[in-house]
Amino acid sequence: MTEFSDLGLSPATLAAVAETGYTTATPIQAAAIPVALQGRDVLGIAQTGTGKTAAFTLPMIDRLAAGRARARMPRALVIAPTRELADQVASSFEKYAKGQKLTWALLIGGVSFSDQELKLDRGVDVLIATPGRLLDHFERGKLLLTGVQIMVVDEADRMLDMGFIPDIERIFKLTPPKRQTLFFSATMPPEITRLTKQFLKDPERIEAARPATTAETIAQHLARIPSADPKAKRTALRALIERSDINNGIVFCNRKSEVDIVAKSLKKHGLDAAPIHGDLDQSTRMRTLESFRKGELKLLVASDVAARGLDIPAVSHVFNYDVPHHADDYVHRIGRTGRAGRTGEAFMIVTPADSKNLDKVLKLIGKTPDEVTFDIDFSTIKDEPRPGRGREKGGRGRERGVRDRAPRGRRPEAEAETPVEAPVAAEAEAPARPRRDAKPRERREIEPTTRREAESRPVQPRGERPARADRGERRRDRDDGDRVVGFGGETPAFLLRPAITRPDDE
DNA sequence: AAAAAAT
Repeated sequence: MTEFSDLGLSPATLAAVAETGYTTATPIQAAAIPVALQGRDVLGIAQTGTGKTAAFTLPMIDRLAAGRARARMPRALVIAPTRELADQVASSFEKYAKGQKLTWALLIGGVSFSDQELKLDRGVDVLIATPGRLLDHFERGKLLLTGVQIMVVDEADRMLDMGFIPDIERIFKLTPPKRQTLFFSATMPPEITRLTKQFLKDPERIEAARPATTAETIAQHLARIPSADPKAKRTALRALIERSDINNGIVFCNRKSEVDIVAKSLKKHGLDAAPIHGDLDQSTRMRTLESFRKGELKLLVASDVAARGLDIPAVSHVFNYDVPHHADDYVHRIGRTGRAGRTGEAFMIVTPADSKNLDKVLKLIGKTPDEVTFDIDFSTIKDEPRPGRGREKGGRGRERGVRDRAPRGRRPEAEAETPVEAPVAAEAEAPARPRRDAKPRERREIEPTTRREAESRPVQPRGERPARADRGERRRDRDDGDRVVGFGGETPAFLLRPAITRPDDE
């Protein structure tokens, strides 16, 4: 057992660690922290739940303690694949850098640029970002990465899954080669190995044992039902939930639309559930996650946005409403429970249509989970075909609020036909679709003009100009002068601020 | 097949 105090961390950082109540370092922390403190590169092969966030946050804080940030030139950069993960790293940083003079900014999509820009202008020591928004800021000239001394890549294999590798390569190339790199991945597929060979210098390879294998701490169950009908599945899900002694649980669905429908259905049946997936706006995602973490929300209905990496302590149950498309996802999903030595239960609803994917899961986990039996006659449960389809053609006036079909009494639990699905679909679509009476032409003019303005400023290092900047250059031929169009006389301050002079221009 | 991430 290694104590944090044995790792060479500064007294200030140790004090912050002590305040969180931790005294013993996890194996990856014990191995990585001394190496990272020396300034060496680290290749950490570790899953979530092994304590890897602190393994890179703590030494980073100590190494940055001497020195100050300059405007738009961060000294350290952490890249994470999802917004939630980035946010999690930020809270960890906030916790451990407490009382020290380090500043940080979270650069993720889905939230306004202005706060982020303000922080960048003032100068931050550490940037914690998702790749897209980071590069967006860079292209807008709000950011120079030439001062980066430490770069952290978290969950690299997931970035690969999400198609971020070109972005990561580009970010690597924007930072100085003499930087320190801390690179983490749960697995090492060839693409990732190539990346580490290209961008890490003589890294110390640290492999953390997989957190207790699924078999040991998670009781796995299969709930086979004879029908793939959504309504039958929802009924089965409720039965599983109701028979379990749940502290808190996550319900995983394969589709975002299904997440909405299932969450709505559970709520309708009096269960404390809320949806989370990538189509929900960022503040909702964060709020939902926060209340789930605090224990205020009992059931989180989620897409695979929540399958990996999210640090949600002590989830007692995981329900797979769908068999995941990839067997790997199953392992990640149920890994949300049974963490840190606690026991957990995982259930998966399986229909005849899932046999192929189920086989892959069973093969991967190498064991046969217990089978759950139901006291339900599924043959009587069937979703009515979506009402409204045929009617809409006829008259447009009756689609909302008018139900021309009486509820049928024959079913014990009236899971109404329309209310569950139709309103959900309507809500989900509404914000995304521009209103018919809006003026799309005007909107189109505003965007490219401001962008062009931002992009045409001489801030991009040569040779690293992105495809979009190329477009910007071409448009510049048409010369709009310096006029900024689309803000009605008011030009936002950030567009008028002087461009950054690069060090090699001086 | 689906989800995630920049707008």
